[in-house]
Amino acid sequence: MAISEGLAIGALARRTGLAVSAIRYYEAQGLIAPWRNAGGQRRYQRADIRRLSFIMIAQQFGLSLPEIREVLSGLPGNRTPTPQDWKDISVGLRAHLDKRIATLTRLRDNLDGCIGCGCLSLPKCALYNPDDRAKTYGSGPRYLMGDAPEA
Amino acid sequence: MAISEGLAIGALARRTGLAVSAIRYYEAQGLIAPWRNAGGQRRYQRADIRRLSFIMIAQQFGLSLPEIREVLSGLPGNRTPTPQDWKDISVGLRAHLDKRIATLTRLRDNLDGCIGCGCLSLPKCALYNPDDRAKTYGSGPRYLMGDAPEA
DNA sequence: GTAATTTCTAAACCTAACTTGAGGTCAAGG
DNA sequence: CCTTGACCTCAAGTTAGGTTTAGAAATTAC
Repeated sequence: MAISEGLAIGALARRTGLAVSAIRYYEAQGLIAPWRNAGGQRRYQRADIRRLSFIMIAQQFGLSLPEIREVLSGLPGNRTPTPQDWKDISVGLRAHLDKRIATLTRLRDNLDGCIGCGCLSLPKCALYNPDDRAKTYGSGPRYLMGDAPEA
Repeated sequence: MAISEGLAIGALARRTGLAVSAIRYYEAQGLIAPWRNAGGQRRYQRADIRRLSFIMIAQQFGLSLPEIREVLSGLPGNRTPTPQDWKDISVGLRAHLDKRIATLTRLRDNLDGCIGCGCLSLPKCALYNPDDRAKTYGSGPRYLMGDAPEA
C-alpha cells in the first residue's frame, strides 16, 4: 500500500492492540472518524494511533466513552490531542483520579475503624451509608463506587 | 403480623434500603435463602437484615456477587456473619481494597510523571501498558481497572 | 366482606462496552 | 480465473446487576 493511502483497520488494530470490532465500535460512538477509500474501506491517519492510545488511557482513568468523546471534541478542530493538549487534559484526569482514590481511602479508613466493632447491622455504621452507596443511573446496572459518572 | 412469622420482603426492603426486586435477585444468585409461609410468600429472619447489609458493604469493596456468595458460603452453616466472622472477613476485604488503591495510585503517579512528556503515542509510555489494561473476561464486556475479578 | 396493598412468577428490558455471526464485497497472489 | 484473507454492514449475543411489567394470588385494612 502506498504511503498516502493511510492505514487499514487491521493495521491500526495491530498497532494499538485493540480489536478491529472495538475500533469500529468507537467510530459508531463518534470517537474516531476515518475516511473511506474507493472500495468503501476505512482508512486512518497515523495520528489516529495516538487518538486510540488516548482513548485507552482515558478509559483507565474511569472515563466513559461519552466522556472521552466530550474531551476530544473540546479540542480545536476535534483533532487528536497534541502533547500540549495532553498536558492540559492531564490536569482534569488527575482530579478525576484523586477523587476515586480519596473515596476508596475513606472507605478503607472506615473499615479499619469498624474492624471488630460488630456494628455491621446498624444504620449508624459509617460503612452502612446509603448516600455513599452506588447509585442507579437510568434504569440500568449500578456503578461501583468511584466509577459513577461525576455529572 | 405475629413476631414468629418473620419479615415479609417489603419490610426487609424498607429496613435495608434495597429494592424488593434486588432482594429477590440476590436469592436467585444464591446469596440469601428465605423460607415460605403457607401462602407461598417469602419470610426472612431478623438476621437477614445483617446479611443484606453485609452484601451491600462488600459490594462497595468491589466484590462481585459470586465473590460475596463464596465468602458467605465459607461460614459455618452458611450463616450470616457474626461480629467475629466480620472481623475475620474484614482482613481479606482490606487486602482487596489496598490492592485497588495501589493500582490507582500507581496510575496517578504514572500520570504525574507523564504530564507534558508528550510520549502519549509510544508503546514505552508507562500509561500505555497493555498488560495493565482491562482484560476481557469471557466474551462479555471489559472490566475497568481495579474492578476485575482477582481470580 | 370488600377494597387496597403486597406478594408471587416469569420473562423482557436496561446500560456499557464490546464480540460474534451471517451474508456479501474487495484486493492481491498464483 | 480462482482462491484466500481482509473488509463491509447489520443484527443479535454477552456480562453484571438489577428493574419493569403483566396477570394472578395472598394479606391487610377498614
